[in-house]
Amino acid sequence: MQVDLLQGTLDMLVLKTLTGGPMHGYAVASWLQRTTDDALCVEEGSLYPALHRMTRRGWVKADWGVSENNRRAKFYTLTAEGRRQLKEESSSWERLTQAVSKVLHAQPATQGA
Amino acid sequence: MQVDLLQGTLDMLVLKTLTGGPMHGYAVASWLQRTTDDALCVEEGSLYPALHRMTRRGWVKADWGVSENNRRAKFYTLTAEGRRQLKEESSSWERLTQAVSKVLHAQPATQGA
DNA sequence: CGGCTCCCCTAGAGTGTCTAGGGGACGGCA
DNA sequence: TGCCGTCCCCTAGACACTCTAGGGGAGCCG
Repeated sequence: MQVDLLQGTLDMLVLKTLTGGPMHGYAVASWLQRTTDDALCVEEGSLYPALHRMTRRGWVKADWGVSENNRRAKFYTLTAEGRRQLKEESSSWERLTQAVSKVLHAQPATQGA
Repeated sequence: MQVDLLQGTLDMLVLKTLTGGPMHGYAVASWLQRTTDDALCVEEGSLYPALHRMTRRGWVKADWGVSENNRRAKFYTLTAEGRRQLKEESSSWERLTQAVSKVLHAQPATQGA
């Protein structure tokens, strides 16, 4: 097994994707992959559980509909709570990456206390 | 449970810390916490398993010794393989964060292909 | 009709982190 | 001397998330 994604990041990415309006799962995955120039490959086995998780938590709302290709599809819409969650996760992500960056660029000299 | 750390990041941080020379576990945790201005709190329950994991994988080498405070301590030294691993994880981290950044700053318009 | 793409779903394995403990031993202070 | 705080090590079990590897159904096109 190889982790292609930092764990805990997927929710944030999906929520962000949905800020552009309702979308079905397949489209979310495609959009993410396209947007990151294939750097991120969201597996369906990760995406759908994530979508369901977020539905349960009230971050998104799901409705059956019909896709652009005239196919049965479930559209997910961001809720107010989802928006809040996104904001929170984003700032948390920011904090973390900055902290990691500090470490990566530091000079861990021989205990220069 | 709250994930304070992105999963998979800890190894990289510890490896980076050890580039400054051999260090014992407690010191690694302190250094990380200090370097990130308390943004990162490395729990012992995560650190020691990580250290052992990395020892098994040959990324670090462990030797008993005596600390600055005259206490029994296990010093970890970075191996050549550990150095390689660090390089790999760093670039992987770089790729991931850039991809996430792209998503976070994108405008997921209503399918503006 | 067959096959491709779209679109949905799940069980199970695997990995890693955290919680919540349990020590031992040195040093300083009463 | 005895106690306590800090330093330093360790582990089991719970938990969350991702991935692998499957299994569909349905529209569209040759």
